[in-house]
Amino acid sequence: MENQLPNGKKAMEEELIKGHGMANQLLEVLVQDKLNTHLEEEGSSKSVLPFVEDLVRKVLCSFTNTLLILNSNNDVSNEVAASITLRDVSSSINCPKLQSVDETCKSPNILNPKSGSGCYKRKSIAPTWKKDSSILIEDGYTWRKYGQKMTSQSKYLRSYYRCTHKNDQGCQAIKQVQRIQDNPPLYRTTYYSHHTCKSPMNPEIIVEPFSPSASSILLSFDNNLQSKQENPFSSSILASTKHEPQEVIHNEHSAQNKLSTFENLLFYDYDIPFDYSRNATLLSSTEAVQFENVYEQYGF
DNA sequence: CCGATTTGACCACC
DNA sequence: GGTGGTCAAATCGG
Repeated sequence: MENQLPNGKKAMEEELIKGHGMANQLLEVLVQDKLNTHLEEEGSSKSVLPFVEDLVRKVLCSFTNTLLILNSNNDVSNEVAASITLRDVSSSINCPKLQSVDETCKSPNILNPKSGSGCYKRKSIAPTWKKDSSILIEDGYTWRKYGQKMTSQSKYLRSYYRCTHKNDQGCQAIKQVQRIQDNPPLYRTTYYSHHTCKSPMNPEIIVEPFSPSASSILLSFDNNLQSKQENPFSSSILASTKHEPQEVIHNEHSAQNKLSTFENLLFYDYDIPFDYSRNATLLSSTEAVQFENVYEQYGF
C-alpha cells in the first residue's frame, strides 16, 4: 500500500541517499589515499587522515542507519533499501546493520512472565543491541520501568524497562539502562527483542527533518557502540525511553528540563551531536540529582 | 482517576 | 546460596 512517503520525507530520503553515497565516495578516496601513502612512506609524521577517516565512517554509519530506520518506518520503496545496501561499507566500520522489522520478536523466550503460577522465565538470549552514551537519549518509544537493581558488576543501579505497549500490543521489547562510568557520565543501554508495537514513535523526534537539530539526531549514532545494530525499535531514532533512568532515577520532567539547558554542555564535552531539548531522556528524580552534580561540575 | 514509578519479594539460573 | 530479572502492591503525580 502506501509505499509513498510524504513529500518531506521523500525529499529527506533522497537527501540521505545522496549524502550516504557521497560519504561512501569520500571514504573510498580516503582509504585509497591512505593505502598509497602507506606504501610510499611508512611512519611519517602524523596525519589527520585517521581522524578524518574515522569521521567519514561515522557519517556513513549514520546515513546507513538513518536510511534503514526510515526504511523500516515507512515501508519505503525497495530502491531505498537497495541504495543503502548497495555500497554499504558500514559493516566494516563497526556500524551495525539495523534489523528489519520482520525479524522483530523472534525471541519468544525473552520474557516469559509468569506462565501459570509464579513461574518466572528469565531471558536467556543475547541483547539485540547495546548503546553507550554520555547522556540518556530518547528513542521515541515509550517505556515503562518495571524494576531496578544493584548488581555486583557495578556500583550503579541497573534499571529495567519494557515497552509500554507490552500488554495492549504484546510488544516484547525491553531494555536495561545502567550507568557504567561516572566521570564523564556514561550510560549503557542494552536492548532485548524488538518493538512490535505500532508507532509509539514520538513525533517530536522526527519533525523538522531538515532542521539542524534533526540532523544532529540522525547523525548521532555512536560508531563504536553500534548505536543501532539491530535497531530494537525498528522504527525508532535513538535509544530512549520515556525516562531513562540510571541510578535511582526518576522524575523525567525535571530532568528533561534540565537536559534542555544541559545540551550545550553535553555537546561541548562529549561531542555528541544531539538535540537534547527535543530528545532528552527523561530521568527519574534520582537521576536528576545525578545530573545536577554534573551541572555543578561544569559550572551550571 | 489512571498511568507511571518505586521497591521489596519472588523466582530462575549458575 | 548468590546474583540478576521480573512481578506486583504501594505510591506518586498529572
